[in-house]
Amino acid sequence: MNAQEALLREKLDDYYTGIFESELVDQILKVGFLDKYKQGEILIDIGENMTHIPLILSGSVKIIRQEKEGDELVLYFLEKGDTCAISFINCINRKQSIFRAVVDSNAEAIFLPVEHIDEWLAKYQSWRHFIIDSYHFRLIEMVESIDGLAFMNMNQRLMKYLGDKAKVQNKQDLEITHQEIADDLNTSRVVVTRLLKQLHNDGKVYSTRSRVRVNEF
DNA sequence: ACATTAAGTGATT
DNA sequence: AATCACTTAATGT
Repeated sequence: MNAQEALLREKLDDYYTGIFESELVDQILKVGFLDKYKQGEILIDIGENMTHIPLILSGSVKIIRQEKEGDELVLYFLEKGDTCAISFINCINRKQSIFRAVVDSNAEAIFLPVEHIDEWLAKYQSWRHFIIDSYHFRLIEMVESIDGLAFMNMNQRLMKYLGDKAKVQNKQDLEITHQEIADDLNTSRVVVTRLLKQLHNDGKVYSTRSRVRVNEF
Protein backbone atom coordinates (compact mmCIF):
# COMPACT_ATOMS: atom_id res chain seq x y z
CA MET A 1 0.00 0.00 0.00
CA ASN A 2 1.46 3.36 -0.97
CA ALA A 3 1.29 6.57 1.03
CA GLN A 4 -1.47 8.04 -1.05
CA GLU A 5 -3.65 5.05 -0.52
CA ALA A 6 -2.96 5.02 3.20
CA LEU A 7 -4.05 8.63 3.44
CA LEU A 8 -7.22 7.91 1.55
CA ARG A 9 -7.98 4.94 3.73
CA GLU A 10 -7.61 7.07 6.80
CA LYS A 11 -9.96 9.73 5.48
CA LEU A 12 -12.46 7.13 4.42
CA ASP A 13 -12.31 5.50 7.83
CA ASP A 14 -13.20 8.76 9.51
CA TYR A 15 -16.74 8.91 8.26
CA TYR A 16 -17.50 5.56 6.77
CA THR A 17 -16.18 3.36 9.54
CA GLY A 18 -18.36 0.42 10.25
CA ILE A 19 -20.44 1.16 7.21
CA PHE A 20 -18.52 -0.66 4.53
CA GLU A 21 -17.05 -4.14 4.79
CA SER A 22 -13.29 -4.18 4.45
CA GLU A 23 -13.30 -5.83 1.07
CA LEU A 24 -15.47 -3.02 -0.25
CA VAL A 25 -13.20 -0.41 1.29
CA ASP A 26 -10.33 -2.04 -0.61
CA GLN A 27 -12.31 -1.82 -3.81
CA ILE A 28 -13.20 1.81 -3.22
CA LEU A 29 -9.56 2.67 -2.66
CA LYS A 30 -8.59 0.80 -5.77
CA VAL A 31 -10.90 2.50 -8.25
CA GLY A 32 -11.79 5.77 -6.53
CA PHE A 33 -9.79 8.96 -6.60
CA LEU A 34 -9.69 11.89 -4.25
CA ASP A 35 -10.54 15.34 -5.48
CA LYS A 36 -10.75 18.71 -3.74
CA TYR A 37 -13.05 21.57 -4.56
CA LYS A 38 -13.17 25.17 -3.53
CA GLN A 39 -16.25 27.07 -2.46
CA GLY A 40 -18.41 28.09 -5.38
CA GLU A 41 -17.14 25.44 -7.79
CA ILE A 42 -19.77 23.53 -9.68
CA LEU A 43 -19.56 19.78 -9.21
CA ILE A 44 -22.24 18.99 -11.71
CA ASP A 45 -24.63 21.18 -13.65
CA ILE A 46 -28.12 20.57 -14.90
CA GLY A 47 -28.10 18.64 -18.14
CA GLU A 48 -24.61 17.22 -17.74
CA ASN A 49 -23.85 13.54 -17.78
CA MET A 50 -22.45 11.95 -14.68
CA THR A 51 -19.62 9.53 -14.86
CA HIS A 52 -18.78 9.26 -11.17
CA ILE A 53 -20.53 9.50 -7.86
CA PRO A 54 -18.97 11.30 -4.91
CA LEU A 55 -18.49 10.12 -1.35
CA ILE A 56 -18.09 13.35 0.54
CA LEU A 57 -15.26 13.35 3.06
CA SER A 58 -15.28 16.96 4.20
CA GLY A 59 -16.93 20.27 3.49
CA SER A 60 -20.43 20.73 2.19
CA VAL A 61 -22.27 20.86 -1.10
CA LYS A 62 -25.56 22.51 -1.91
CA ILE A 63 -28.03 20.98 -4.29
CA ILE A 64 -29.83 23.48 -6.45
CA ARG A 65 -32.81 23.26 -8.73
CA GLN A 66 -32.88 25.85 -11.46
CA GLU A 67 -35.70 26.89 -13.67
CA LYS A 68 -34.56 27.90 -17.14
CA GLU A 69 -31.94 30.62 -16.79
CA GLY A 70 -32.52 32.69 -13.70
CA ASP A 71 -34.71 31.47 -10.90
CA GLU A 72 -33.03 28.99 -8.63
CA LEU A 73 -33.62 27.38 -5.28
CA VAL A 74 -31.44 25.46 -2.87
CA LEU A 75 -33.09 22.15 -2.04
CA TYR A 76 -30.70 20.75 0.55
CA PHE A 77 -27.12 20.41 1.65
CA LEU A 78 -24.81 17.41 1.55
CA GLU A 79 -22.08 16.95 4.12
CA LYS A 80 -19.40 14.47 5.13
CA GLY A 81 -20.59 10.93 5.04
CA ASP A 82 -23.16 11.75 2.41
CA THR A 83 -23.47 10.79 -1.16
CA CYS A 84 -26.12 11.79 -3.57
CA ALA A 85 -28.16 8.79 -4.53
CA ILE A 86 -29.81 10.85 -7.20
CA SER A 87 -26.46 11.05 -8.88
CA PHE A 88 -26.26 7.33 -8.54
CA ILE A 89 -29.39 6.80 -10.59
CA ASN A 90 -28.15 9.31 -13.11
CA CYS A 91 -25.04 7.24 -13.48
CA ILE A 92 -26.73 3.90 -13.91
CA ASN A 93 -29.25 5.12 -16.43
CA ARG A 94 -26.80 7.38 -18.20
CA LYS A 95 -29.31 10.16 -17.71
CA GLN A 96 -28.49 13.81 -17.31
CA SER A 97 -28.49 15.59 -14.00
CA ILE A 98 -31.67 17.40 -13.02
CA PHE A 99 -29.81 19.34 -10.32
CA ARG A 100 -26.81 21.52 -9.96
CA ALA A 101 -24.35 20.78 -7.19
CA VAL A 102 -22.25 23.68 -5.96
CA VAL A 103 -19.57 23.53 -3.29
CA ASP A 104 -20.82 25.34 -0.20
CA SER A 105 -17.65 25.09 1.84
CA ASN A 106 -14.35 23.69 0.59
CA ALA A 107 -14.89 20.02 0.06
CA GLU A 108 -13.05 16.74 -0.50
CA ALA A 109 -14.65 13.72 -2.00
CA ILE A 110 -13.77 10.31 -3.33
CA PHE A 111 -15.14 9.82 -6.80
CA LEU A 112 -16.21 6.41 -7.90
CA PRO A 113 -16.55 5.53 -11.55
CA VAL A 114 -19.99 4.44 -12.54
CA GLU A 115 -19.09 1.03 -13.90
CA HIS A 116 -18.28 -0.35 -10.46
CA ILE A 117 -21.31 0.98 -8.69
CA ASP A 118 -23.78 -1.38 -10.25
CA GLU A 119 -21.57 -4.37 -9.69
CA TRP A 120 -21.05 -3.54 -6.01
CA LEU A 121 -24.77 -3.27 -5.52
CA ALA A 122 -25.13 -6.97 -6.17
CA LYS A 123 -21.90 -7.93 -4.44
CA TYR A 124 -21.83 -5.99 -1.17
CA GLN A 125 -24.66 -5.76 1.29
CA SER A 126 -23.14 -2.72 2.96
CA TRP A 127 -23.07 -0.89 -0.33
CA ARG A 128 -26.70 -1.79 -1.02
CA HIS A 129 -27.75 -0.47 2.37
CA PHE A 130 -25.71 2.64 1.97
CA ILE A 131 -27.28 3.50 -1.36
CA ILE A 132 -30.81 2.75 -0.22
CA ASP A 133 -30.32 4.74 2.98
CA SER A 134 -28.94 7.62 1.03
CA TYR A 135 -31.88 7.53 -1.33
CA HIS A 136 -34.27 7.53 1.56
CA PHE A 137 -32.55 10.42 3.22
CA ARG A 138 -32.55 12.48 0.05
CA LEU A 139 -36.26 11.84 -0.31
CA ILE A 140 -36.88 13.09 3.21
CA GLU A 141 -34.91 16.22 2.55
CA MET A 142 -36.81 16.77 -0.64
CA VAL A 143 -40.11 16.52 1.22
CA GLU A 144 -38.78 18.92 3.81
CA SER A 145 -38.01 21.42 1.15
CA ILE A 146 -41.46 21.01 -0.37
CA ASP A 147 -42.96 21.55 3.08
CA GLY A 148 -40.88 24.67 3.37
CA LEU A 149 -42.23 26.08 0.15
CA ALA A 150 -45.80 25.09 0.83
CA PHE A 151 -46.27 25.74 4.52
CA MET A 152 -43.58 28.03 5.81
CA ASN A 153 -43.33 31.77 5.49
CA MET A 154 -40.13 33.39 4.38
CA ASN A 155 -39.11 34.06 7.95
CA GLN A 156 -39.20 30.37 8.84
CA ARG A 157 -37.55 29.36 5.60
CA LEU A 158 -34.72 31.81 6.24
CA MET A 159 -34.23 30.44 9.74
CA LYS A 160 -34.17 26.85 8.48
CA TYR A 161 -31.75 27.78 5.74
CA LEU A 162 -29.36 29.46 8.15
CA GLY A 163 -29.68 26.59 10.60
CA ASP A 164 -28.99 23.97 7.93
CA LYS A 165 -26.05 25.90 6.65
CA ALA A 166 -24.58 26.36 10.10
CA LYS A 167 -25.04 22.64 10.70
CA VAL A 168 -23.32 21.40 7.55
CA GLN A 169 -20.48 23.88 7.90
CA ASN A 170 -20.30 23.10 11.58
CA LYS A 171 -19.89 26.72 12.56
CA GLN A 172 -22.26 29.47 13.51
CA ASP A 173 -20.39 32.23 11.72
CA LEU A 174 -21.41 32.22 8.10
CA GLU A 175 -19.74 34.33 5.47
CA ILE A 176 -22.60 35.20 3.24
CA THR A 177 -24.30 38.25 1.82
CA HIS A 178 -27.99 39.04 1.89
CA GLN A 179 -27.99 38.75 -1.87
CA GLU A 180 -26.57 35.23 -1.81
CA ILE A 181 -29.15 34.14 0.74
CA ALA A 182 -31.87 35.69 -1.40
CA ASP A 183 -30.64 33.79 -4.46
CA ASP A 184 -30.62 30.48 -2.59
CA LEU A 185 -34.14 31.00 -1.29
CA ASN A 186 -35.35 32.49 -4.53
CA THR A 187 -36.50 35.74 -3.00
CA SER A 188 -35.27 39.31 -3.14
CA ARG A 189 -32.41 40.83 -1.25
CA VAL A 190 -34.62 43.51 0.27
CA VAL A 191 -36.81 40.87 1.85
CA VAL A 192 -33.81 39.04 3.30
CA THR A 193 -32.42 42.28 4.69
CA ARG A 194 -35.69 43.06 6.46
CA LEU A 195 -36.18 39.56 7.84
CA LEU A 196 -32.58 39.38 9.01
CA LYS A 197 -33.04 42.64 10.84
CA GLN A 198 -36.04 41.15 12.61
CA LEU A 199 -34.13 38.01 13.53
CA HIS A 200 -31.25 40.17 14.66
CA ASN A 201 -33.52 42.16 16.97
CA ASP A 202 -35.04 38.95 18.27
CA GLY A 203 -31.57 37.78 19.15
CA LYS A 204 -31.71 34.76 16.85
CA VAL A 205 -28.88 35.95 14.64
CA TYR A 206 -26.18 38.55 14.73
CA SER A 207 -25.51 40.04 11.37
CA THR A 208 -22.92 42.41 9.98
CA ARG A 209 -21.72 43.09 6.48
CA SER A 210 -21.19 39.84 4.58
CA ARG A 211 -21.51 37.87 7.76
CA VAL A 212 -24.27 36.20 9.75
CA ARG A 213 -23.85 34.53 13.11
CA VAL A 214 -26.55 32.00 13.81
CA ASN A 215 -27.32 31.93 17.51
CA GLU A 216 -29.93 29.19 17.50
CA PHE A 217 -29.77 26.07 15.39
C1' DA B 1 -10.11 60.18 -2.59
C1' DC B 2 -12.88 57.61 -5.44
C1' DA B 3 -15.35 53.55 -7.15
C1' DT B 4 -17.59 49.46 -6.03
C1' DT B 5 -20.27 46.43 -3.42
C1' DA B 6 -23.32 45.43 0.57
C1' DA B 7 -27.02 46.79 3.37
C1' DG B 8 -30.99 49.83 5.11
C1' DT B 9 -35.49 52.16 4.26
C1' DG B 10 -39.98 54.34 2.72
C1' DA B 11 -43.51 53.97 -0.41
C1' DT B 12 -46.32 51.24 -3.47
C1' DT B 13 -48.55 47.04 -5.22
C1' DA C 1 -43.65 39.23 0.09
C1' DA C 2 -42.04 41.73 -4.09
C1' DT C 3 -40.42 45.81 -6.48
C1' DC C 4 -38.71 50.44 -7.09
C1' DA C 5 -35.98 54.05 -6.08
C1' DC C 6 -32.90 56.00 -3.34
C1' DT C 7 -29.63 56.48 0.81
C1' DT C 8 -26.02 55.11 3.75
C1' DA C 9 -22.23 52.24 5.15
C1' DA C 10 -18.24 49.29 4.42
C1' DT C 11 -14.51 47.88 1.61
C1' DG C 12 -11.11 47.75 -2.13
C1' DT C 13 -7.62 50.24 -5.13
